[in-house]
Amino acid sequence: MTKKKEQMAEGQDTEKKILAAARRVFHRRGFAGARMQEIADEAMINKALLHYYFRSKEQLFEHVFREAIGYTLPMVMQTLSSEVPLEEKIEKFVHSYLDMLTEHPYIPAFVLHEINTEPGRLLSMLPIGQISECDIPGVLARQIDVAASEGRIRAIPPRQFITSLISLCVFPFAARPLLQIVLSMQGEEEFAAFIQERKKTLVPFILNALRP
Amino acid sequence: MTKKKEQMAEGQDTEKKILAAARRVFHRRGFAGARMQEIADEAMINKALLHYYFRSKEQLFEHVFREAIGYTLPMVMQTLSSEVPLEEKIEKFVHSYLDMLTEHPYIPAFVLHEINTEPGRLLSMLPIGQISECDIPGVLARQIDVAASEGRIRAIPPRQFITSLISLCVFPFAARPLLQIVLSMQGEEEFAAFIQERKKTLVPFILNALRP
DNA sequence: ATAAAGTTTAACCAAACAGTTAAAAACAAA
DNA sequence: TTTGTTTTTAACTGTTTGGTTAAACTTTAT
Repeated sequence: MTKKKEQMAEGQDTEKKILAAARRVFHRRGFAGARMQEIADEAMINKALLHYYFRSKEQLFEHVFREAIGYTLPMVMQTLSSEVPLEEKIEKFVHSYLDMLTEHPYIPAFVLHEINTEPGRLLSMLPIGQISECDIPGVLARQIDVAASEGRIRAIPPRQFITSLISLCVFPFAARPLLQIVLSMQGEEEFAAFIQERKKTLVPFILNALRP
Repeated sequence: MTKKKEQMAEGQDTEKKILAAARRVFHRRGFAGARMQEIADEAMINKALLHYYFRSKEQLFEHVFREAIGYTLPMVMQTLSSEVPLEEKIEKFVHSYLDMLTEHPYIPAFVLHEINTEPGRLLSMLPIGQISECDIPGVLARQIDVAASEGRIRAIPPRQFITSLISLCVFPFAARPLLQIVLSMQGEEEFAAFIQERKKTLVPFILNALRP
């Protein structure tokens, strides 16, 4: 039985090696630009074995795409639609989102490109229930209303606020190559430092923006 | 001579038809996903004529890509590095940027994807002189310093401020398909209304964020 | 030892694709 | 009419690509 586990572990190991390679290749090239050969090379196996594990490019891509959406969307939805006080929620959101993106910095550009070239994929992946279930604009609208009537914040259209919150966190990762040029931060570490700095300045920035 | 002009006009007409088609196809599919046949179809000509005007896919793409960069980067650089008072500059930037993006809504996702898959293209397009010439962080750093010492605004790292400014304007266009689902605004007009609303709320949002 | 699953090798197929070619047709200019 | 340019047609080339196949080899489990 321990041996069976090892066998499974071996099999899962190559499967994971393949998925890790596919992730890297799809993330930097997109579906259309990715080559099965490149994925096989990066996983240090051959094309035959690649098709032995995953029947087609489409199937392999779907794994990677679902995974990318899975990393991001549920977290955003849960955090934003939870019943935490608004100010606390903002801080929590910014920190956990920036941390997650630091670990998966290529997800934004990847997802943005794929949902623009094939918006249908998104719709087919998200059962409409999931979205109406956790109604972000609804929850936030109420929180904003309450906080505004208490004089804690200025009123602001919820969808504008949500958009700004996400924009401020995600965009730097999607536009990284551009920002690195315009802001003269070429190195890996310089960008990491920039994101750490952002974690500190963004929360005050947003809270201040909401101040009455 | 009028006839020669007409002939030229004819020639420029098909060239423009081709470029317009190439723009649409490249913008929605990216370089790797675009097909020369699809561009020819969309321009309502045949593939032979396409290669008669533009030798290769690479060449045609470069036109479209340079054009996209040309629409955006110079405007950003000029607006942000100009010597207009900070508050006025913010308003000017948000309005002209959102207006421009409304006319070219597919540029953000297109450019973001291409610079991520081939960062070299950007570097080769921007002679380093152009960037160091109009030193955005430098100019803004001074403006922020002055305004902060006068007590008009809070201090904020210039590169964080620049990033936020751009994020808040560009991201909604790059993430449009996602936002339309999450925020329940499916129609074309609904999104347009959202952007118009954004033009009004974004300036107060940013100015407030900077308030001491 | 034997069977089963995992892995490699190498050749192969069919489709998609960028790009070419040459001849004919359409068109406008002189 | 003649001349030159633009456009079409349609077949074609060469390469890349996703995917397959079959046989051999390796590893692990029983």
